[in-house]
Amino acid sequence: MSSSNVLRSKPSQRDSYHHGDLKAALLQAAAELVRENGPDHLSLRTVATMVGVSPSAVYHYFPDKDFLVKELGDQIFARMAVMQQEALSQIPGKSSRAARLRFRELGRTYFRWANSEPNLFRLMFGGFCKVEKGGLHQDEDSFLTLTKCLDDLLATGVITPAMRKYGELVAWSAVQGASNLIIEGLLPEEAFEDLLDGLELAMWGGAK
Amino acid sequence: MSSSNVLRSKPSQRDSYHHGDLKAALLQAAAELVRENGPDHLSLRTVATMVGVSPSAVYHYFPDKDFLVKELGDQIFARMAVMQQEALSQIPGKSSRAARLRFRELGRTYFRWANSEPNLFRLMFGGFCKVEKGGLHQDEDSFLTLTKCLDDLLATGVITPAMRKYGELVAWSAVQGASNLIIEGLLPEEAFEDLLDGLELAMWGGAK
DNA sequence: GTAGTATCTGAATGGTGTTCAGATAGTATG
DNA sequence: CATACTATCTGAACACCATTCAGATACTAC
Repeated sequence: MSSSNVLRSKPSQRDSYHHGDLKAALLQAAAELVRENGPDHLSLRTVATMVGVSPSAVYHYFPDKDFLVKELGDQIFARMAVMQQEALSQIPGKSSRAARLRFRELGRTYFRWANSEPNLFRLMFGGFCKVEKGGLHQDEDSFLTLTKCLDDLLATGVITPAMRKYGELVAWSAVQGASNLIIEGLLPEEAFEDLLDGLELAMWGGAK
Repeated sequence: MSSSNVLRSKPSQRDSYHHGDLKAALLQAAAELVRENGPDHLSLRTVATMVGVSPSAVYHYFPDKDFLVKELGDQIFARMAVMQQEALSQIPGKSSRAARLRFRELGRTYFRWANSEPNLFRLMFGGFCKVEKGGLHQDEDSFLTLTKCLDDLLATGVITPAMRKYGELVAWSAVQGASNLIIEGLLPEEAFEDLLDGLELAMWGGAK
């Protein structure tokens, strides 16, 4: 088990005995560590050292390592949802063309996130942060952007009502699966644009 | 970090000093452990104890924990490929109906595996066993069954040549993504049949 | 300024991957 | 058969990990 020795030597000194906002600092350090080393290889001790605090201090804010990971997961999900909304707002307009562009950009943004931060993506979908109830995490936000996009595609006559019914499921699954397979090296990176081509072809007969 | 204490107490005695087939035994024990506790939480020491051997003995067969995990991953991929081929052979016939049934059963088999062995599925696609080259693992076997199935769908006129071009990509991605999202609790289990409905609707206009 | 409380420390426990010198047992050679 | 050789496995050690807990520290309210 090769320990990376990255970031291990940054015990950021703090001025006062009390940290101020230790919880947030711990989460940020943990995010950085996961980002670099992957969701496994996350070490509470290293996190504590990075923040400049003793390992025990962590337990004043999280009963457990799993709780820290869970909360970290929530933050990452939220960050991703923001990106999705930004991507959507970038392409205004009520035309069918605008709706189609939004759909594609939504998928692209999803993959761009996965591909640029594979370790964070693994944290989200690799069984590290358990989802409480049977539904949709608080990924509702991210899910809503897709729903809205599909509504537009239906309203502008791009997809049929029948297809609309399965829109979220098919699109989310395909984009999620392709992102997963690509970052794990089972599909080449270029495959994602092809996936989007294929998905659009399947859902409404292709480009236009 | 709650250690499960499952299987911890089975130091299977061996008769001779030499084990006989230690490597295979180690892999089998590791598979069992991953199956129960998840890919993280895999412990070489526990594996060694299960087999009835000292922790150091492992290093005579694997230079590293990661190598063990990698080899384990290969085995699991192979097991899955066998299931896929069995599922395909279960439904013979050259009709369009048979081809469509095969397609659906291929997806079902994929998901059934993921859902019945989520921890093994996580091992395969969670970044634990790094894939060497840029392509398709030795999942080629499993991939070939899909290719063959899509060829049949094209030959029997179920899908268009244009759609055929994206068949593997779209189908594999969608099934992989849905499986992933379901076992992580982001989608309900029932969603998978819906996904297949949606996928078929998208790819050739539905049940028919 | 004192009491009380939230925050953080230090040390200890038991588990982990990994290394390495040496013990053990099979195999080939005389 | 005895000896040398080699593959296989052990034991002890190291550094790191999560987690616990008694106690030290510093902020807050009275």
